[in-house]
Amino acid sequence: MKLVTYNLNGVRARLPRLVEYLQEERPDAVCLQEIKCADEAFPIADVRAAGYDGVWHGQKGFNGVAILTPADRPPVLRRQGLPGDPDDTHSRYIEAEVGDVVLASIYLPNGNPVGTEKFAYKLAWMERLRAHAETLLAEERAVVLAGDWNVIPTDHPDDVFSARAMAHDALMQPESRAAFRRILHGGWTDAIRARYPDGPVYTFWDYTAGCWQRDAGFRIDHLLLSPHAADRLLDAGIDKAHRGREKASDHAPTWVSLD
DNA sequence: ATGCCTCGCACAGCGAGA
Repeated sequence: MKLVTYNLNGVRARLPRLVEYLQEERPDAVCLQEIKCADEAFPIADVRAAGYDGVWHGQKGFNGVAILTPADRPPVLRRQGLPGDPDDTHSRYIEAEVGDVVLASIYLPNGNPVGTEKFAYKLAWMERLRAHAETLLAEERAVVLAGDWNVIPTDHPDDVFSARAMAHDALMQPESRAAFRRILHGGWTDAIRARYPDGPVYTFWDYTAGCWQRDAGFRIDHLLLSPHAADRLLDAGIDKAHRGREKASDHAPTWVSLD
């Protein structure tokens, strides 16, 4: 089964790209981030016309996550929102059963600028995610944490076009990376890096400064696999060509294939 | 050091993204 994470940067602005992705790739599930619409504004009719169904957790103007699957196998909602802070108003987490897999769509806070409450929110959110990930591992099932993690794991050019250019970004800070590693070390497999131990595997290219044209990207969209899911890993990759299309998102769809 | 580009909101530029 092909499971995808795709930060759309606006589901309505990106609807033609989403529909053609569903129709061309026929994935078994797509985790969306940054749908940027209220629940009632989610274009579910267009998604259904493409043969898919879904669950979503929207927010007017910002954030927002969803999980789409073929209409004959709809996702079964398990959770909207991350536990640990009832006052958190951001729509950044949704979790559903997709076949025999527990699948989460994650939109981790960006955290810029460093040193502000936004960065503190990022780190606090990551600690909440770590705690929840631990409870998921305790189920001893195939679990996939898929999303825009907003963390560049290393300074290596395989992860980032220029560590120097990005050095002061929240995506690169030691605290962000430590929090990411703390989750990984609980027992998760970074599927893209497992499949491609060497070589650049960027998932994001900024709209500005010709970043796409000069391949100045970085790797922030990750699929973390529980041990049961990792045992079933067949392949993983990035549908990079979709980033080059007209009116594309700044992220490329990133995926795993599980037995 | 800043803007580059794009979104949503709302209908003019601005906050936010990364």
